[in-house]
Amino acid sequence: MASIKEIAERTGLSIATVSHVINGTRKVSDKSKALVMDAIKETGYKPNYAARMLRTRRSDTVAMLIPNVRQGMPTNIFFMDVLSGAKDYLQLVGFNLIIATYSEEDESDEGDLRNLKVLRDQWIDGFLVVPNKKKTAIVKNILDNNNPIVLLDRAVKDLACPCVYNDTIKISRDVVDVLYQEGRRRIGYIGGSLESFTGFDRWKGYKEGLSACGLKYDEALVGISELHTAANGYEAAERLIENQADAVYVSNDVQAIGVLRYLKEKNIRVPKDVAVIGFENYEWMEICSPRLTTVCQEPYEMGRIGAQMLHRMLEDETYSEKVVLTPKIIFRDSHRRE
Amino acid sequence: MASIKEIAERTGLSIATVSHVINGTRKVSDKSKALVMDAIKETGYKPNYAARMLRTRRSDTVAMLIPNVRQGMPTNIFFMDVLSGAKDYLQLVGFNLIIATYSEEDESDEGDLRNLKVLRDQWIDGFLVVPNKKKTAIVKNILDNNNPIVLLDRAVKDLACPCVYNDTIKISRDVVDVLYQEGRRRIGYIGGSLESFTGFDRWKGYKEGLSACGLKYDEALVGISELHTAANGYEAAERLIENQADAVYVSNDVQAIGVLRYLKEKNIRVPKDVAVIGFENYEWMEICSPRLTTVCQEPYEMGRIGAQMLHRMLEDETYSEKVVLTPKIIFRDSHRRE
DNA sequence: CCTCCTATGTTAAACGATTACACGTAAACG
DNA sequence: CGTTTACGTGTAATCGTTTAACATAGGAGG
Repeated sequence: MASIKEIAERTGLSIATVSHVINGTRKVSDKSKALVMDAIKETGYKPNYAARMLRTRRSDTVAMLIPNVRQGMPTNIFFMDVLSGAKDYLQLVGFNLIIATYSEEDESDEGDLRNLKVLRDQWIDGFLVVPNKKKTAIVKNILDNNNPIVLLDRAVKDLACPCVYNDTIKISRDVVDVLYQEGRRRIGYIGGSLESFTGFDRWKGYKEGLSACGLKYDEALVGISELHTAANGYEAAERLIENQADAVYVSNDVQAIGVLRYLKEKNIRVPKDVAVIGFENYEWMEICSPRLTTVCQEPYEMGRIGAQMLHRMLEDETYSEKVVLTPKIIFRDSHRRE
Repeated sequence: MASIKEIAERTGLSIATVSHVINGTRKVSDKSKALVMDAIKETGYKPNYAARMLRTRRSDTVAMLIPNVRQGMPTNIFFMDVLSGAKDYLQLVGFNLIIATYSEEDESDEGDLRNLKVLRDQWIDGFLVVPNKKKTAIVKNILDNNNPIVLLDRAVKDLACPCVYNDTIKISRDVVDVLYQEGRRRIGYIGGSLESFTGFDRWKGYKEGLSACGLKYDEALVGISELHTAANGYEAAERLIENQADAVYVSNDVQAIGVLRYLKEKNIRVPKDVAVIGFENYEWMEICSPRLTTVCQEPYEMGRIGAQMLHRMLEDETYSEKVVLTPKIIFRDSHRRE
């Protein structure tokens, strides 16, 4: 493997000049430039990443930290798209992207931090983190070492730190409003744990939406379960329907599957008898008849924008911003009164 | 940021001794060891990754290259699980994982290779690659620079190179056999492009399965489409059914959705009239009634094993192996004759 | 007492880049 | 003609490790 020294010797120039040609950091005569270029081509020289990193203290590498979700979960589509967005941007501007996860369950922050090599060795230029309600210590740890960081998907309260997230509360309010406009008055909610950032906000938006419409919050129309499973959705639907719900906002894919199965089994017509609005990771809702109206986020954009922000922070220390994305409601057939 | 020099000064020992304590590369007296440990704790010293890398020429970093699939695709669940498996293993043994993609479409290998920073800068210890039928140049490029590499999901013909992949052909044969045993004689196939490794093998296995059962291959019972969409599946199903198929092997999730919708719309009973066996990324097939019998791969295992192999190759130059995983058929209700 | 070994340390040379500082020449300016 | 100014280039220090080679001291064996 050729080194810069070898190029210098071949061309009869100094190491410094070669370096400047490579990085464009100083004016070099066209003649010398051509000389260097030729030598590089001949030798197949590539600058040594480690050496450059040692000198410049920059690795051009960014790490993305995400919670370690269960295998085969649709949530993974979401994270994969976030990852894709970040990766595409970073690849474009010549940065590397390292991926690491922390376990959602493991309560011991200490243990986790020790295991995250990427946090231990201090050589990452910046972090993209999908935080977790229980584990904000990771975020704080990164901030303490004053590493640049951008939070994805979820803002952490009390932490003034750049982030890009969905306005989940607003969109949930909108969902309720849509159902209200269609004449529904017993609007139920089915969703996951309130311990998670997203779960909590979806529920909160639902609640706020109700009061904005002048409806009152009724426990009997709300089904919260720790796990997102179709079976959970099924059971929750059963209870809500027994309590005369005429609309359901299901705040995640998997539970929606259960809800739909229940309604189909009981021959409850959608949307005539009950309106349903879901939350989607993938357009698989097209399987259902009628096609399900859903809230749609833009994970790819989120990743891309987050990476862009981080990149900008690396150039300009003072830059900081909070970007709010607004999910959209994809109007299909399951919410309209006929 | 403290350096090893500072630790040496604090403890009154030499840099070398400190280094040996840190790496356990030589016997050091317990007293000195304790001294160093204390100093490290006090100063919060972390070895400089770049410096170490420059000396040792190892980065403890592995890159995973995958094709750049469309957003929101269920294929992403598959890749995400592969990624997870690799990441979990690598995280465990103290390696970093970099992720990069190459575009499936872009024909110009040259352009792509130039864009892959991770290939350009030669500092990655090894590569995990999900290859592509059209773009084997990437794999060759890595091999030419004699970098360790493990192929995932797909073996590349004519390339003696360690890999871990699914025995797709065998499982496809088994699927046909299962349907045959249930008394089906007009077994159809619906799947994606034959240009892709996996698409081709699934189809090939189907064909081999037929002849093993003494059935003959009939174009009228085969629907191949470039894109995996539900609409495609729907159309293909229509044609197969018109040609009196009594069983369908659908070799991907998305098209299966279309197939099921078609059958439901036409009131064709599954499995009484037509048996269906699918190929699954996620157990979402539980939405369907009856629950769909599917082929199930183990992407997480694939990633984990691949990473393990690569890790071993880094320790032992001579190690090389091909690992074949066998997907399983998850027997549910859509294939049985009643 | 000499030699040799073991156990522990130290010295100093890499590794391959970046970059502050300095130098020489020639043209431009007053 | 002396002094700037501009341009192109070179010298050498530095980043923070690893590690081969060398040093030293104490004890065992003869």
